[in-house]
Amino acid sequence: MYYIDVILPIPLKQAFTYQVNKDEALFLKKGMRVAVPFGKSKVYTGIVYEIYNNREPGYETKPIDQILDETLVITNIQFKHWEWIASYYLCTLGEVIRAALPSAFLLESETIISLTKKEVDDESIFSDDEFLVFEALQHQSSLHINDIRSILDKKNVVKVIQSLLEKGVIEVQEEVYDQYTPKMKRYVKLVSSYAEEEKLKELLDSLTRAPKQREVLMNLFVLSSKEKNVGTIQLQKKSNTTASVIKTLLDKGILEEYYIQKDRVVYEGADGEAIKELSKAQEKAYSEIKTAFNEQDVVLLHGVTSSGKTEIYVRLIDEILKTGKQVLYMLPEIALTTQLITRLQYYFADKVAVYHSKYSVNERVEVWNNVLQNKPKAQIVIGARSSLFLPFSDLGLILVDEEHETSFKQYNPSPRYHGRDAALVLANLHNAKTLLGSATPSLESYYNTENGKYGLVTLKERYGKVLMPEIELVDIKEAHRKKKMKGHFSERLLEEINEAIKNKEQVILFQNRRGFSPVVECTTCGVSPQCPNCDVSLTYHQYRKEMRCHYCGYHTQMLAACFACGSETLDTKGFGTEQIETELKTLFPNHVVARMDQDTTKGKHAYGKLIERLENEEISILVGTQMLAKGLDFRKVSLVGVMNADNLLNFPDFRAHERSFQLLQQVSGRAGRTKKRGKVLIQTYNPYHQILQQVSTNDFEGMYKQQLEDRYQFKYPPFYRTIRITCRDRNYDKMRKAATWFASALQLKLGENVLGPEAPPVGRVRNLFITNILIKIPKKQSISGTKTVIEKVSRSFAVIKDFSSVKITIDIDNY
DNA sequence: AGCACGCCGACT
DNA sequence: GTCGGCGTGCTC
Repeated sequence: MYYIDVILPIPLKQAFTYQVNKDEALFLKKGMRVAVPFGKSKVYTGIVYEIYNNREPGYETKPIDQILDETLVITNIQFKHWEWIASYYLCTLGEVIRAALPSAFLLESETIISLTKKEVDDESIFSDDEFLVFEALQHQSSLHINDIRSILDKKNVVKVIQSLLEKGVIEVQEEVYDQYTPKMKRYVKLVSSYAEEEKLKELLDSLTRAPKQREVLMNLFVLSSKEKNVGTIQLQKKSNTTASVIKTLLDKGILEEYYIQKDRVVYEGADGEAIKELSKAQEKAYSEIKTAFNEQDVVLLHGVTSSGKTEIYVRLIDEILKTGKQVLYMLPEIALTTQLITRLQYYFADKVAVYHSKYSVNERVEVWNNVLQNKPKAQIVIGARSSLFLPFSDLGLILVDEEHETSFKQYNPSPRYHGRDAALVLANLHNAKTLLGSATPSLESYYNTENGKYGLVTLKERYGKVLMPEIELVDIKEAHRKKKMKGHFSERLLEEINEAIKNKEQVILFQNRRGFSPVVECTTCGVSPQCPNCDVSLTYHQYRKEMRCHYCGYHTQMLAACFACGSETLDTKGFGTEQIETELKTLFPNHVVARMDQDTTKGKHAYGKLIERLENEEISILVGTQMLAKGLDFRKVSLVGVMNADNLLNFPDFRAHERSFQLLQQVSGRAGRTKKRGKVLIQTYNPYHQILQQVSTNDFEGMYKQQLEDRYQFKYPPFYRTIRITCRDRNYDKMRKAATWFASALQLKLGENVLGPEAPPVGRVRNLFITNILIKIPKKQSISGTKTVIEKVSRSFAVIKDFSSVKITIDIDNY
């Protein structure tokens, strides 16, 4: 008997053993997919992990359902990489697989219900619901569970199905289906019997009274002289006719149709263009990178905003491609990359593939297969962090652009991995080089260049020698005192906005909060409406006249009167993007004002449309959140205004200052990207704040030194590593007890480096109470040893009955 | 993670 | 009296 160990895409540590026959055992390889029965009725897709015949498992085994692959879909390097992720981030291999494989590779099982007999002697044996199902099955041979749910209009239909089963009227089976469907394109051609000239002439003559059909045929001849295959739609358009005319020709047996499988992901632009000459500064940086790569595997490119980092990347990519190796270009958020994709396609045409979670399942499978087979059309992959799970066969270079971005870190669901860090490991497995790029590197990466782990290349000059924008801090404390503010606008800011729009230039305003106003407060009794599920105040959103919770999505109509005291004195405190937009519309009624935040970019194309409108200069003033800071390249923006820098700086996180610096620098970078020097105005209550001073003088090094000292002092990265353990439960006391138990168990081994449990700023989300335990790991302490301690404590914790409902999450490098 | 089994409150 | 809530335990 042969056995295989299978990894299932579920958060369970163990592999599961199934039996296979000899042929199957010889055919299967580690990394192939199999469909296996699991539990009472489920079928899962599992990944073969080990094949053997000498070991008898000490338990009953089931046979596998079927083999799903003919060839490997997962490479050995991928397995190694995934195992590293699982062990480093303390999660199961199953969880990594779930995150890594496109969902189309993970088959779903569905229960199918069908009738065993068409007629029943006595229909009175049925209850009403049962009869409805029975009747529905008379018309349709089989139904899914979900169909029955909608027929009966209720959620719990198991009872009905069970009862019908007992009566022997129906049977159920699990159907596994492949989610991937190749895209087929329909083509038409002339039936071969008309190939001879004579027959053809006859045919055309017979169609004199059907001019439309004749026209279609004539067009078909024209098109097929140019192309091998003529698509139905193409023909229809060219002949300016309807589908029915073509259908008639098909029905008459004059034309015949055929299908060809087509890639969904096609690039239809021109061929690649020659690569632009680099400027002197770029050229220098480029050769420095090359030199550094001789010594080191990782290089950090610190290039100020608008310094033309992309052109340098393009040169590097081009060089790698010539060696036949693959390139992975990672970005923090793919939604913001349309500009980049266009730019790369400009040079590399159809060699560029894009991969991210917003792609349809089918598109992702196609990219996966292209990468696996090292096809030319997937030599360069642009993607968000999930793209590092692709089956690269020969990776030569990984680019991690905007390296400092925190969105490279995944938090939910597990695996909680950092895209940049996992990329470094992947590059290492492929013996590839990694280039980290940023205008504002993270402290950790910069520190690594100082201690010699990474090479460092600096690019201080903007492309085209454009000057860095002039940054001015505007004291709004003073302005408030003198009552010189118009809403949230200082006189200075209004002055500059007026100036800019007078010159037909565009303005970007940055406000780090969405919604109209964060809190609603009754001015009579001071009460503000809270979310029923979370410990936060509801946020007022004007455009829908409702209050929303940003944590759980709860929303309710805006109240007319205070729910506590009944007074109609509800006021809004604080301000968000929406309110700024409203104020702008009154201040500049003759100019187009637009807003960019999560609310206005929800739809699939909403974001792109906004960008397009901005590029076409349909918008004069754009208000937005963080989103604005990332990688957008606008030519006509001369002024950037930051509405309030203080709420950034006062964020309760050890990186608040670093992040404020990064964000303000990035936002400033949007100003004046062409000849004219841009201007940035930062409104603040505290213009003497060190970070703001450093931002205004562009002093990255000063900020770095200062922050590093603070980090050392307060035992934070890069000097200490941190791990955060979170306990969540509906019951506050239980959660509290569990967290205390967990923390003290850790303290026994790790001592004073265990902090907490401490409640986070928002102590309850979706009706779950939360506390955090923070573990700090000094440089000299082994990380893997620390993790062993955590795993041990977790295991002891898991067997305590009282705590069984408490959810524990472990977040390694929670920054 | 699902999913079934098993024990206690609000309804016909 | 039942329906349905979710605590508990198991999955090769």
